Amino acid sequence: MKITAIEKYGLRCLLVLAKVGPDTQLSISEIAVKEGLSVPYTSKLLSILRKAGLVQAERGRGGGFNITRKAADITLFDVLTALGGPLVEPHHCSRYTGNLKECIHIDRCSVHDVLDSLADYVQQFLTDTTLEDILKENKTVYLKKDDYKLILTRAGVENKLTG
Amino acid sequence: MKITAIEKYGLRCLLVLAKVGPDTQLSISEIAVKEGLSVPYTSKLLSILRKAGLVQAERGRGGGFNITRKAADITLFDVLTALGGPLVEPHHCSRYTGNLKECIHIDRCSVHDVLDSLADYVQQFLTDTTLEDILKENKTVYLKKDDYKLILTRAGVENKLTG
DNA sequence: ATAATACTTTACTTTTTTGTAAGGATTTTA
DNA sequence: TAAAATCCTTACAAAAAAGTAAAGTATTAT
Repeated sequence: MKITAIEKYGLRCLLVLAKVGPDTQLSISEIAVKEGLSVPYTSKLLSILRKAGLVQAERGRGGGFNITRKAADITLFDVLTALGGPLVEPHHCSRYTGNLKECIHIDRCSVHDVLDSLADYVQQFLTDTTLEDILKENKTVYLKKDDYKLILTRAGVENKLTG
Repeated sequence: MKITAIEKYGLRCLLVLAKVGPDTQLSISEIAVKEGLSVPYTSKLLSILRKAGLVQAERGRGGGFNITRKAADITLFDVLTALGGPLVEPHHCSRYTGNLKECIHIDRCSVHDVLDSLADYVQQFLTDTTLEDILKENKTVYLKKDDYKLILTRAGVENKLTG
């Protein structure tokens, strides 16, 4: 489980466009220079972002790319999903079947369950974090399990929260 | 950002050993059959787990693998780190430098900052989840941001918690 | 001792991902 | 209408990851 190169570089390219806002266009080569990437590679990354609807392109002389929404309206989840797909494949158990036709745990897969929980958990962070947060270096504060237990106890709130 | 095949299959092999406990040995071929994997591949996965100290091997007739600690004492973080390394490379910015010698954002990299935060956040889930939790299908409940904000407000607790 | 069992290591092949190259299509400007 | 600028598409090359194969080493039972 790693952040891939395409995810990181793609995010960086999009942040360049987020910084200048939806009303400003930049060309591929401008973005490439800003990020220290090759023009063809930058082109590929922007193409992925365009197909996901995060940026728009205009061709011809004077053309370029602009971000389609403002930074506060794009989450890290939107970006990473566009660039790298979901953390857990939707049909994970039918894809990773080892040597067999079907996953040997197809009936009840505790591994798949826990990975799905992890994916949900990660998604919460990603959807809570917008490009604006990244540009402004806002850090979202998450509560550690022990902290909230303590607070709930102190506050006399019963600890029966849904996940 | 994806769970890799090695991470998933490696976890499954370790769970087989976790289920029978530290005092029971199973051979590679027994594990391979249980998980529907090839013997050589299973062998490779167990070798990785052994080098990480999560399982022990005994050679020769009657040999096999056993888990070194009981399920409650091994976390998902231990397992996934052994099989796939860290989510964010420690020297991420010096590795992903595009075409340049150094990352163009080396002085102050907001992307790296947010990815580090994500890694910390993920690590919390992974260290909170043990192999026993997976075997028993315990689900750890995490509080959503909006939920705890509401509770804190109701309880009159000031919302200044450290991450 | 020797054969059988079972792990270990190294190297190789296949597949996937990353990154590049080249020609094509579109728009603007003169 | 032609040239210049710019994005678009497809195919290819290189690198990394996944998975296999084969020969080696250690242990036990006979």
